Amino acid sequence: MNWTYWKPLKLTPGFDRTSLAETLDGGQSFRWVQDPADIWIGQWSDNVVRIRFSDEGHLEWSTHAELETPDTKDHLLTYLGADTDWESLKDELPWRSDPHLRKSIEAFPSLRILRQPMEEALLGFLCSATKRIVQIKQMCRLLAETVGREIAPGYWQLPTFAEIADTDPTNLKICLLGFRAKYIQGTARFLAERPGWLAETEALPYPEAKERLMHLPGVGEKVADCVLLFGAGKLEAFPVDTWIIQTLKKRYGLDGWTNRQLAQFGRVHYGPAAGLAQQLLFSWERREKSAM
DNA sequence: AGGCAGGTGGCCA
DNA sequence: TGGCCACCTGCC
Repeated sequence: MNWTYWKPLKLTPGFDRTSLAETLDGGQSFRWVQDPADIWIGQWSDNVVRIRFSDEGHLEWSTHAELETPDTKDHLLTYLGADTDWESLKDELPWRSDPHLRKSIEAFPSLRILRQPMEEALLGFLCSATKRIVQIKQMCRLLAETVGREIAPGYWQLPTFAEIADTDPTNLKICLLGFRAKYIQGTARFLAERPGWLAETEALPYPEAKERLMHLPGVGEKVADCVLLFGAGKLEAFPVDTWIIQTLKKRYGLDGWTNRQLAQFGRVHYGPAAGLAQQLLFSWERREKSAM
């Protein structure tokens, strides 16, 4: 394999190992794998990038040599949210008065929200309905290898919706999508007829963008919020999934509240960076459960 | 071995 | 609005 030399990657705040793993492989993106040497290998758009900690504990990156451009590092920094002040956002969360939030920040002190290509986030979360992360990753990998383009030996890019709209439906069948296939195909056909529709949606304020996304088949409130949070930098998006429902009911004593009420509680209690709070609590709750 | 899974859409009261 | 159910099928 032909990789560029390792180069330092400076981020503020710096990653600890746990937060890095949770950020890359905790259900925001489904395109990162960890090799036996604890090196993370990830893909988005036409990027193939590696991240590791050096022996001295410093974060380093390298890229597939055939795909390197002068902008690769900038693309990586953007993807990792380097243009966002995470320390300030974290500090603005109500952790001083909220022990659950405080514990999740202690567990994942440098967790970030990724800034993925919106189209890839949409595809990933269209796959996500009632599936575990490992299975969503499997579907994405199969979609890339079956419908996507091989951009370097052994590395396939996730298909665009235009490519999905053009592919034979039997190709989707072998990607283990189940009932999600008809949503993905429906969304692909809708978008194929409307070039620029997603980019326009990304540029809208959060409420309008969410309303628009929910016209797509297979996109309800939860998927729309995930796409806007992880694929458009809308940090006020607050995805209400089974985990956060469980957390809010159990930890905050909100048994009997409807999902709509829980969503409202989240927006009010956590504020403009509710999405960051959601991901912190999601990660914490998931780890607590797996430790039991 | 069989129930469950980062939901959505449709239908009923 | 709120609740219930079908939807596919690979994995733990």
